Amino acid sequence: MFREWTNILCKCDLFQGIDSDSLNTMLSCLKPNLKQFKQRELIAVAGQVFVGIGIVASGSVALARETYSGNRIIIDLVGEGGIFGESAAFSEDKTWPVTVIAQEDSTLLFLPASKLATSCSNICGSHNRLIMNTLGILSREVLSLNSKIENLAVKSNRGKVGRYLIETYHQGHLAHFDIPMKRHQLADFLGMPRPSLSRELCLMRDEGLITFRGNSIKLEDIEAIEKILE
Amino acid sequence: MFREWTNILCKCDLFQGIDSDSLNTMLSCLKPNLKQFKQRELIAVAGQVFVGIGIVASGSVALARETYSGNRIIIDLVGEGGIFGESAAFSEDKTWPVTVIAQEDSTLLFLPASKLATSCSNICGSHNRLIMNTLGILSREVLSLNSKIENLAVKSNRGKVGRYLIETYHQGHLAHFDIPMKRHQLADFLGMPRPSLSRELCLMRDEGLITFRGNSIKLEDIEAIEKILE
DNA sequence: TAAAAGCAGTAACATGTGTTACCGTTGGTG
DNA sequence: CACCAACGGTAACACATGTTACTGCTTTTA
Repeated sequence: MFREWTNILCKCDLFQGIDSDSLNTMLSCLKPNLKQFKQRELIAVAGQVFVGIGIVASGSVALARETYSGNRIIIDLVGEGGIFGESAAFSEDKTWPVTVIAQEDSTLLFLPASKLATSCSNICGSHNRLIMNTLGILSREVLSLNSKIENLAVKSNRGKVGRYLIETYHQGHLAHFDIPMKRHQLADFLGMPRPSLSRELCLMRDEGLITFRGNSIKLEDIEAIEKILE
Repeated sequence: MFREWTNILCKCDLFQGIDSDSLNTMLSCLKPNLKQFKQRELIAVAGQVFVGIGIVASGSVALARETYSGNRIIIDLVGEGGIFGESAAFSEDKTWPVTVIAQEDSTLLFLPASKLATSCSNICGSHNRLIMNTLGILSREVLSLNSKIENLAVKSNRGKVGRYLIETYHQGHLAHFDIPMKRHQLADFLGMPRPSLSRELCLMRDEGLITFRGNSIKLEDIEAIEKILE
């Protein structure tokens, strides 16, 4: 019944270490919900009733928060094999903690939270493994959020931009890379207005720290950029 | 052996739903490490090797992060029965994600991470419950961090202060309450310089929104404060 | 009790940053 | 082709905020 998805789900952190057969058994036990979404369609809105953990079978989604003033801050991008809503599944408050938007046309699987929380009575030995996987995922998420807090704690715009550049650089070990977002998205991500981002990028370019064309950016003086972050 | 602590540990989220006897059996299995700390003593430093989940048996500790510029931002305060380091216990990177400082003279128990991650072979039936408790704790932590991110995402100082006041108000349902921190700590907590915090508090006082004396503060016009957050 | 240290309010000042508006470029569409 | 929307760079300006320094008050310590 879910055979067509098992090869994608196998790559998913949630099902790490569970073989294809066990996975199939589990799925018929967990009874996931299959749903399609168009680009930019709202998948869930923060505060609405929570249905279950979402798994991105195809496409990608963005997790965002809305500030009181209506600004939308992108928390994270989730691609194929990624999951979202795992934090709501095991807490008392059964509402979506974030707003979820389809970045492109996407296919999603929803695992009912109730099925995950209770150890099931069926022959489903991998359930324990699923729980331990979830522990790891949540732990990593906590750490990642801590790092995000470090990001937001940076006060100056130059610091924010510099930090983003250096972190991206360290991920790929390449001084020349593409920014996977539009300017206004990056601005949201860094928590600043778009013109301010542009201004800062151009200043850094004028000072010889970077060069850029469109989304393609090159770090010209990495040491100098790192010096900003001290 | 750990009898003297069971009444405190029972209140701890980690051991919720585990009776005193089972708890004692578990403790002799988990072999926690008992340590004493003086006020302001460093308990752990971000990046150092992680030993295990910490439980506050008496006293209280502060969790903090250091920015590049050396500023210390208080993430959270953990009191008696509270735990810290739970996120590091189940992730690959075995280092402290935060810096921990004793707020006052404190007694701490450390549960070795390795003992938690592996299901133990002893007669320790409550271990499963322990795992599920941890899931709940981590979930709540993720949600709380998300809320913290919402806090930091607020740009204006007035917004930060207003938000803090309203949230504290909603927790206790009292318009008159005490701030459990010194000014410079609250300033750190809200991510702004201390003089700016003072300035904002005084402005809000002059505008009739609040009155305060020392750490005792009273919300005089709650609606007006909430209007700030829109 | 006096000295020292910590704490909090205040003021003056420079500046980083949000705001707004405008313009050129690009790419899709009738 | 012409129009329109989306995107991104630029500039001017006001103002919120960081910075610094000084003050008086309280608490600690010798």
